[in-house]
Amino acid sequence: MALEHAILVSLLERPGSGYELARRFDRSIGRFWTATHQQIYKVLRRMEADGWVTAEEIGQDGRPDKRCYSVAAPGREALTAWLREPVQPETVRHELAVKIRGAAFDDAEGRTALITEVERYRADHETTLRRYLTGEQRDFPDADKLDAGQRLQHVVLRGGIEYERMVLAWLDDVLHTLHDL
Amino acid sequence: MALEHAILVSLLERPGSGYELARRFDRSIGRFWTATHQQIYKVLRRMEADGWVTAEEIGQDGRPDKRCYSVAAPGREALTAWLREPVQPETVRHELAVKIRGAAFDDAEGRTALITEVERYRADHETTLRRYLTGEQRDFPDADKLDAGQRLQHVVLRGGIEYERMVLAWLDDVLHTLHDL
DNA sequence: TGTTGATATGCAATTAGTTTCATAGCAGGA
DNA sequence: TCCTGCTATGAAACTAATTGCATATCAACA
Repeated sequence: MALEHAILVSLLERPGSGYELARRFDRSIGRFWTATHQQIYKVLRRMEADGWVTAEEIGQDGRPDKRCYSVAAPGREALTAWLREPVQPETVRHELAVKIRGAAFDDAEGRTALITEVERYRADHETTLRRYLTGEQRDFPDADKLDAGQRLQHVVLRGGIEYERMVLAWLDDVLHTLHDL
Repeated sequence: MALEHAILVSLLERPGSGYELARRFDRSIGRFWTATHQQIYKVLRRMEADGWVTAEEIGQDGRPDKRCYSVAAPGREALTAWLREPVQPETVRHELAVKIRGAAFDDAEGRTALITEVERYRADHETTLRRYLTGEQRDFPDADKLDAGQRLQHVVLRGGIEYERMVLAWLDDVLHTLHDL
């Protein structure tokens, strides 16, 4: 499992509550490791029980209380140990690719519906790309003045940007192929 | 779930045994939907119980017997229904991206180990790209003479090829970044 | 004759992840 | 005052997926 480790990295970059982590997983880090808030809360409790993180109850006014988590020494050791293990190949669940191949076994109506879905999917990825580019300008304006952590975050973001560009180009290819069928 | 549907597509393209499906999932379709042989056998049994597929026991000489699966009408209907559902966003479990951001919290030794892992990872992706390109030349030599199913398989393969090229370029970026740290 | 490797199938136990539901505070607008 | 929406946390039930076994046939080779 590696959700624990994704959480450790995120909390080392900046401590935060389960809710804040869930939002980060919806944005930056979640593009490489998806997780729902239910899953995050559950794992955080386990990590707390294992002594990997510590929680601090923070009362807020104008908002409900929150539990702010920080990484403890055993968590940091667990992360270091995990970092030295061999990298597992990425696992992908790319439903659209399966549906495109499946379109061979559907009729014209189904293919029209698929084209609409691909267009919606493309619009989503265009939004994601724009969000990445905005975030890049905001967080890494001057490439020379970055510390090690920021450079590593930046290179991962560049991977996300190139991924989105590649997907958009491929979806155009898919749309042409579906139209020419 | 969609493993059922990925199996349906693969079996419609060509009927086969669990073992053969597992090999296909290791190669073409598995790049978009990973699955182990245990998982595939289990799901095939359930699909058979649900009447989605039918099995035929085939005795072979020189080899153990096998159960060859074909898609039945209810399975095909289930596939069509699924094809018309909205496409879910792809879910990714990209361990390497997490480890790269995690490297900010490790020492020089850990970063050296990560560079070695990235190089190995890069070599794996180079192998995958070469296998895709070989497969493309073998299966789609003449782009004009393809039927609808082959064109759809081809466009998905092109996606895989572009993905691998993008990953290789990004990994070079990662290696430069790690060396310059 | 024994070992390796490919083919072929599966169970059992565990872990990971999704889905559904539930609660609660407070802000701002209709 | 009621409704929506954001913040904030979580339990419970279920489904999916992984991990670790286990078995068996047959070919090729030492």
